[in-house]
Amino acid sequence: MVTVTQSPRHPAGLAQKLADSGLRSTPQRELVYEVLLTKRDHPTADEVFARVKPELPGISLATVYNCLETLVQCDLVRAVNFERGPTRYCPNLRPHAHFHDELTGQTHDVDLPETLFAKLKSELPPGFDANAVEITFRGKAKSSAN
Amino acid sequence: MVTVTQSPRHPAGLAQKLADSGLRSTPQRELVYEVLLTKRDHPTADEVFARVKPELPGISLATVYNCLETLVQCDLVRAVNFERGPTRYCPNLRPHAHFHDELTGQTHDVDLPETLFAKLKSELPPGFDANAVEITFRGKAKSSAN
DNA sequence: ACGTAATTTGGAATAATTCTAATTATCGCT
DNA sequence: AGCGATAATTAGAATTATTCCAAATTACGT
Repeated sequence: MVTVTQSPRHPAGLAQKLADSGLRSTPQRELVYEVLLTKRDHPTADEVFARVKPELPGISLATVYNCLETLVQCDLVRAVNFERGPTRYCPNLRPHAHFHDELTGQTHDVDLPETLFAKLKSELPPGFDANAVEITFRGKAKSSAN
Repeated sequence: MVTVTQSPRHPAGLAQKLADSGLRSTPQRELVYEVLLTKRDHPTADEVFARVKPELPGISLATVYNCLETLVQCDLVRAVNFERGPTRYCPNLRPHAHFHDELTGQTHDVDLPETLFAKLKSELPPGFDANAVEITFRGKAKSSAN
């Protein structure tokens, strides 16, 4: 009898991408990745820790930091920093901008046309060669947008 | 005989802008602002502290933090945060982007056409109203660009 | 099963920033 | 010029976010 060995909750990508970097897939890494995928509200390491703890009570905060760093290294997750405060983590890998709502403090992903990112890079003075662009908006979002 | 009472190093704007917010102009605030204007390399609070200390040996780090915060509140200086690490300060008030050189770690100001900022805002989905956009490039800058 | 290397863990250490309470400076008024 | 009220500065303690470290655990290939 054959059983499914891979939890359907974890995109096949995880174990593979980790292996590509010579790293192992562990319950901690899987779970940290899963909570990021499940609630994409740009949580901090502390928040990830809180979400992961119930399911894996023995996990330590240090491990959460380690896992997040690992996922960032493997290009499965992006670390986001606007404004002083803890780093936040985002599993959205498409090029996108962030909208920071000044009222609620929430951060929303905003998809922008690929062409705009290209356009921005093309506006750089000669001698500047960008391989990444980060765009952050600040303002107010009407409740509808969530 | 008439003497100049305002140091030419301090833009007239400082005392005025502070007053506009009901705040006083102090030697500490003047000096902190001056070092930001003098060397526009996006220093951290610690670096500002180090630059200010020789001229005003009694100044405390807490005061540097206070002054920087005050200047930000008065719209004389912008606080900049990319990547985890200390907040950096920038006296350039024109709308501009930042280019973060991955080799040297230096940050350069990059002027972009006003229209681009407008364009970006116009690309936001309905319900999002941005009053500020921050753009950060990452990559390599040829030595010429400084 | 066994040895090796990767991973996790808890706690200590560090870095950045904020807070607090006491002192000092400044302003307006007389 | 002096006084009182308020603002600003100061030193150090406290807090927050993150990293470091050494020991214990786990997983992998043979």
